[in-house]
Amino acid sequence: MIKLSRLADYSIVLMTQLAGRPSSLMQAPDLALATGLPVPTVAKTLKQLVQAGLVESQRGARGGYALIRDAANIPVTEIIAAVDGPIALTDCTVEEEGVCEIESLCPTRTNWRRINEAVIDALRDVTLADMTPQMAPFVPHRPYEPVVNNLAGGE
Amino acid sequence: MIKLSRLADYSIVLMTQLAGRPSSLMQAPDLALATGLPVPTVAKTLKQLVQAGLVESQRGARGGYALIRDAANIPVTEIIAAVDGPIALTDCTVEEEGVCEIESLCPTRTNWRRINEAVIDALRDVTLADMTPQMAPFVPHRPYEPVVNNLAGGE
DNA sequence: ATCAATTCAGACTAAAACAGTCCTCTTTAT
DNA sequence: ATAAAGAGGACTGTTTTAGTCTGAATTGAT
Repeated sequence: MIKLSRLADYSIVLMTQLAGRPSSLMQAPDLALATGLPVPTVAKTLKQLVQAGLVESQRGARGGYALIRDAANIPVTEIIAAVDGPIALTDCTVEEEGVCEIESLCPTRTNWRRINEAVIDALRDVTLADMTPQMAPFVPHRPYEPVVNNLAGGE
Repeated sequence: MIKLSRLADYSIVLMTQLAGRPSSLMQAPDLALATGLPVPTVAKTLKQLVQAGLVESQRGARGGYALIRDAANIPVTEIIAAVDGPIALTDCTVEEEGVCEIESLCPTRTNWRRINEAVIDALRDVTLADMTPQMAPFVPHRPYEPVVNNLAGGE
């Protein structure tokens, strides 16, 4: 399936939300409300985005999160890499030589590199701004407290 | 990490072996020997490739496996799909509408489709023949019986 | 200065996906 | 008839991933 991890998917959604309100700080509960994701998961994801340097955080009372760069300057690859690690279809595209045990039997290493590059190129052309069309009209700023978990929880 | 499953990786290696000897049948133990993979794993992988219509099998004594099509006509996407299922970065690129719970909050569905297409295109241009440079000089045809498991087993 | 609100950091648990193995049945050449 | 090979499926153990929780640090407001 080669799929993105769910957290990586969430991170795109969260970044999209932040991109929609470039000037203001958004708090974790707000983002959870806006996206329908559970609060702890939102917090966890934001944490990784902060560490990756994509999002800045303001601690303390009335804190929150905001994008550091403009959405048009954030390739989705960077968001994915922040949560899932480097984009690599196989280990041999990322590791140093010598770690692959069947290296001598595997004539395809350089080809994998090539394929990997192609995938990364395909993704690099898409920025967060591309993923953020016309944003949702508004985001409720903690209008009521309950966490709306059932939006994302079902199967 | 967005990585390929290990089985998908194996399947490429095995197909590469088969591509190197287009005229003859290769048996599972031979392929295991040639690749350094355990025999049961090889058998399991081949099974899937047969079901996908990429490999033909000859049952009974002196049976074995061979490619059906020419290596140049087999895109790696097809091999991967045979083992890992369809290539899709997110569920929304593969499922029908309505299954995504946050669909109404997710303005990125069409963009995911676009990204997905780009990735598939990047992969589709690479065929098995591209992954099979000059093949290994020979494959021992069951010269001695022990399974050389330690080639692939290490860490 | 104190308090409340908020992020930060990391540990922990539960669930799902995956890899790998084994057993039995069917098919085919000798 | 027998032996050799693949087919099919069940099963187990491991790894990865998702998600939750607790406590500490930071900051604005009073």
